[in-house]
Amino acid sequence: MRSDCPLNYGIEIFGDKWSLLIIRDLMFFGKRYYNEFLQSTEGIATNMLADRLAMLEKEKIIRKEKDSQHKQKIIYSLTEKGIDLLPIILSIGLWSEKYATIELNPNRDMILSDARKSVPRRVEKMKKKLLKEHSPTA
Amino acid sequence: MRSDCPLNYGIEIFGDKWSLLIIRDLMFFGKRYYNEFLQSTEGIATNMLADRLAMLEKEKIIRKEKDSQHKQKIIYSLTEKGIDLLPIILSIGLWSEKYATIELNPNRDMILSDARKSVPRRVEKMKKKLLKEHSPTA
DNA sequence: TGACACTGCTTGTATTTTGCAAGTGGATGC
DNA sequence: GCATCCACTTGCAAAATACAAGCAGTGTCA
Repeated sequence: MRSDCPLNYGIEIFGDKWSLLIIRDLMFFGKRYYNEFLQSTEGIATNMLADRLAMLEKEKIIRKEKDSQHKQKIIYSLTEKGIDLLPIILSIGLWSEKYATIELNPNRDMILSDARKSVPRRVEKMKKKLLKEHSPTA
Repeated sequence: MRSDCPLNYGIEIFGDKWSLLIIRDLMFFGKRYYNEFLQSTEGIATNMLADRLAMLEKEKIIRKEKDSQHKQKIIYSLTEKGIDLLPIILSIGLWSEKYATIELNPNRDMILSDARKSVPRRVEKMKKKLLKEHSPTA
């Protein structure tokens, strides 16, 4: 680690171009499988994805389980530590919505609209829902 | 741009290992000069710093002015677009405070303590203060 | 039982980004 | 008028990323 600054700590863990996008896919789009992450429009390379998933698991931001139905499949889900990235993701979204100089996807607006007014209470509600969705061996 | 997702938009602009640290130095530590940014404990290289400052100015997150007293000096300050990164920075700090596995700098706690309880109102107050500090030709 | 396809990866290599050290040109100080 | 400060720039090595191909384990169907 380069310093003991809390901001730097977060940046060193998820401050790359891919980690938060993987979290987003888990959080808002119900993605759970390796192949699903690969198909996101940003186009992550397969070795990068493998690398980030391993890192996020090591940091206990996501967890990895075998799919009991299909033995070759692996299910990824968020831990509470991962779910608590929600306020960060929403605040980045709200900033972009305010300042983006390109046209943003209007569907994503619906996700942000929940956060737009009173952030903390809405975030609490969303967190509870996510905790249910991402409970182990769901 | 890789996609029209609001989260991705933010990541593509300030989602590297240095940009938010520069913003932090402007926001909380009153740094205004090139040399001051160089001296931060994370140790940014001078070419990286020059590159990021140029990018942040191009994105209108910071502004660049000549110091009227010392003509060789250049003053950097935040625009409102830059000041509005505050909720993002605070939410990263709060997450780190909750989950960091290393010992964090306790001085930074004081910055976060403002945000800890009721985020939006505190953020509004901090934003107003920053707008004054970073008004052009201050 | 064997051929084929799907799954989550790994491996190899080209390209890009970053990091480090040294240097540059225009003030400023004495 | 010479050294020093300031905001950079340049050159090169090292690391991270992107792209393409391959591979082992499982499932599917004949």
